[in-house]
Amino acid sequence: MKIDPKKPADLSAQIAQAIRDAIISGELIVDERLPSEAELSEQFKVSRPTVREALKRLAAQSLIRTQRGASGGAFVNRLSFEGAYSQQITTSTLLLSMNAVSFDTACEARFALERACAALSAQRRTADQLATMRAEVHRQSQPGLTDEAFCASDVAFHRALVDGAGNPVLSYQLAGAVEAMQPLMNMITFTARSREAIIAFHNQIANALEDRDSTKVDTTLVELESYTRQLAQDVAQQRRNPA
Amino acid sequence: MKIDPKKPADLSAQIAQAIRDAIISGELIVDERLPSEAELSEQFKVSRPTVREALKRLAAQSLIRTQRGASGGAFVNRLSFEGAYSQQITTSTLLLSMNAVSFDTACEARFALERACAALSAQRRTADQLATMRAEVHRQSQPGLTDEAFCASDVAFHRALVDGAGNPVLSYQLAGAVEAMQPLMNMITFTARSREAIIAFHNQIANALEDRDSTKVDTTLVELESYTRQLAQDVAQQRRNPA
DNA sequence: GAATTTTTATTTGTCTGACATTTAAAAGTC
DNA sequence: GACTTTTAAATGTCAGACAAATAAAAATTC
Repeated sequence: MKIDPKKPADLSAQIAQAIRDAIISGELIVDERLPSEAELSEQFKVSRPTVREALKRLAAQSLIRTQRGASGGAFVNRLSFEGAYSQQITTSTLLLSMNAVSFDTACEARFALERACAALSAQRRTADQLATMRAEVHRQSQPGLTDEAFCASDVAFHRALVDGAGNPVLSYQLAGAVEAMQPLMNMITFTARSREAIIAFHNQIANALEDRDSTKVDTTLVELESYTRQLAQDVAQQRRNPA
Repeated sequence: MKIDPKKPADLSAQIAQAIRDAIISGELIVDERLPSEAELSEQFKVSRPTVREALKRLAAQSLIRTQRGASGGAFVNRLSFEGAYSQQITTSTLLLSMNAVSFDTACEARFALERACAALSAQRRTADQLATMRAEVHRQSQPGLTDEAFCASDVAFHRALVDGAGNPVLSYQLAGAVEAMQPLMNMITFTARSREAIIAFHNQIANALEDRDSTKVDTTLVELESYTRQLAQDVAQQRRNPA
């Protein structure tokens, strides 16, 4: 684990990369304690603040965690799905909010992914997951539900659908796609009219999953996608030209 | 943009979060310059090293970039797909290498995703992308190709297929799945025998895409998936019990 | 007056040294 | 032996300083 002494700038970035490489290569294993900041600063021949900046970079990527006190220090993190989720969500949200990605593109990706899950979910979904979906649909039909609550329930419904596939990697990737679309989705669920339609779609999906009818799930998701994209277009139109 | 003065620990994390929120909410826009470190330390009532640690956290997520000199400072980054890619790859690689995810799970996710792309790719793939795929298949059939080169070409082939869908979000998500599987994929392509089979699959896929036959692409990918999983199982078996 | 060079001010990058806080282990006490 | 106190080690934070890069302003030269 060494750094290039020729490039004087960005020492902390170089040190972070060196440690990162050591973690990825398996040189440092999960839960292993890194040398203390004082030792690292000796090892890399830099000051402690520089080492700390490097460690904070790694902490920002959830690669390490730190503990204070005797026998404390920086430890290699077991990258949890939770941590990966939140990173994925932050990244996806930024990609969309900075207009690097259009809503249509995100929507297409999201439904393509969800349809991929649906096929597996029709095979594997548990009774419990189906019950969750039913419960969410029921909640959605409650009058007086706020847009935020409706939207959250919507997300929970689709998450249960995706979790039914029993593949955490897919769940994780979909989380990013769905979360990134939330702001506009909130706008979409504003009218009671569209809520009814969305609930109808959800019921169809739940029924199809109960029957383990993957084809029916797929066609319904296709319909829901085109409906969603239409609504998003209408909302965008209305914002440009509020009649 | 404020921080809670009650929680004394992890000031840099709080400051990073405050700035991150400001970026996500749009309070700080792309290419906008943040206050100087000195100003930020005044504003948040902390020392400059603490501010710097916060900024390094954000830099690690590619949320900001810094420039030295007069009229330098920290600027909000336009989160590029490139940056998002590399983050996604790092995260996915770690998830797999730390055994949080099995190869089978990653493989299933990868092919589910790829099949989702394939349907779109059959519609939209350009002649150029098809040519890329043909060229890669041709390279793969060259004798004397190293495993690394074969594997890189394999990745390039599938990337061209996925890029054919014309959806950068899907391309980005698949990148993570594929890259994470690389180490084992390298083991798999070791024998000339499996190379031949893989090339045959690739040819089938390319032909089907040329004909814009999405069904054929799909069935071939299903076959390739089960073949890949079988090989991975064999490799794992062999490593446990090298006869 | 225009082009070039020099100076200057600003900002990040790094270092030194210090103190505060947390925490586990060691030492002491009953 | 169980409990309390002390101690040492580690991270968290601070203050102040200098180095290096860089753009704008000032001075110089033609």
